[in-house]
Amino acid sequence: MNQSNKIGIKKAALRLFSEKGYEDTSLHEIALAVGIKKPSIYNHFDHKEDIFCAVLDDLLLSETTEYQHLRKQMKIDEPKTNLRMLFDLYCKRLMTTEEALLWKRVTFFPPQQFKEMIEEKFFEFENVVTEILSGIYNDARAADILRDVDGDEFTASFFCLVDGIFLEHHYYNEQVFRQRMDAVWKVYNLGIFKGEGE
Amino acid sequence: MNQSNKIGIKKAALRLFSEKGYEDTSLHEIALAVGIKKPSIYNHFDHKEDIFCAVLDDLLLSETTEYQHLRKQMKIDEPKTNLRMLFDLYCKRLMTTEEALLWKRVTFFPPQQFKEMIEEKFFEFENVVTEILSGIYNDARAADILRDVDGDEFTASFFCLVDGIFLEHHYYNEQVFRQRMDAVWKVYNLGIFKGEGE
DNA sequence: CCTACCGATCGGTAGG
DNA sequence: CCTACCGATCGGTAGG
Repeated sequence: MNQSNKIGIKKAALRLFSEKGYEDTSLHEIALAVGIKKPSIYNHFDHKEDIFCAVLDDLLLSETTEYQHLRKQMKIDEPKTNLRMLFDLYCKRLMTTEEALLWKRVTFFPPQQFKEMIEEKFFEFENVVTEILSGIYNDARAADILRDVDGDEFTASFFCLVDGIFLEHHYYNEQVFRQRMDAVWKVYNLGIFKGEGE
Repeated sequence: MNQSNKIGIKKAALRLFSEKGYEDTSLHEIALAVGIKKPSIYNHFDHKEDIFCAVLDDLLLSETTEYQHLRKQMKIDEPKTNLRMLFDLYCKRLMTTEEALLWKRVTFFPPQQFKEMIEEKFFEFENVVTEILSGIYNDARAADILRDVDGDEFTASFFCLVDGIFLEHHYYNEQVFRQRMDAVWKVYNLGIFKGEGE
């Protein structure tokens, strides 16, 4: 019973689940990636489903930790900068981590047996980001730099922005994607914040 | 060789592929839904893959037809109304058609063997909508109702808007979704169009 | 940790 | 359009 193999199984499963989905990933493939035989997986997990749950638990912990860490770096008198930092962190993780890919896959098209569990985790994670956004909104409101937009509209439009960005990241090469990111961020800013002379 | 069964197979496949995905739908299930036995499917299609291609061809044809039809209803002197009509058509189809659900699924997580084909269709469909958007942009520019936003930024931000909406339609119930839709549309409008006094 | 194996299900075929 | 069947692969088990 080698604990490093247990970690290896989770690591391989994270990659394969994110690339191909849960149903389309076989235990044989996972075992192959780890360098063991399929039945040896059962030394560490009782069912394929248990691997999925373990991977998702790890994922949610690392994501929330990351965003909580960002929160501590924020300065109360710079809401515009804070919002951009949140946007950048989201985009960066989107483009570089397997975790973000798996997260979007399973929140979007959950394997049937995990639907409820995933939904719970989704709202848990959304609450973490929503709280950060609320803080930024209050700071921006106090500084009187916002247009006529309430807190819910502020939050909803941010989520829609990053959700749209996420989807588009699948389709365009990095150059086109960055152009899109800049264009979209510009319009979002024009919509949220007052202009110079206003 | 009953042609109505061929249509029935495509109809059942559209529903099942959209609900469960391509890999997770068996030919047995499709046959069951049509009321025939699995091998009889092979009277109409040589492979499971051919059913998928036929369903996707039908889908793209009906989508582009729908948007071309909208285009003809637009009035050159009402760019704001036209943009809203485009947004509404998009949202309506998203919430009511199996086609939109399947489209969402396969553009987001294409079955590996169809990846290229789906990408081609994605850009084909995007071009149809981009042309409509360009027309609206030119009309709005001529009417001098736009902020400092160029054609590419106008197009990119609209796509990001509907892509975000597209994704969020999955997470929320209809009531929350409609609230989000309104909030997001409001911020987008504030970003794109000049305010009253400007 | 392995080899050898299980029943169930998959896409697809033979033959009528 | 059907019944009967194919080899391959799935998640999982027995036994060492």
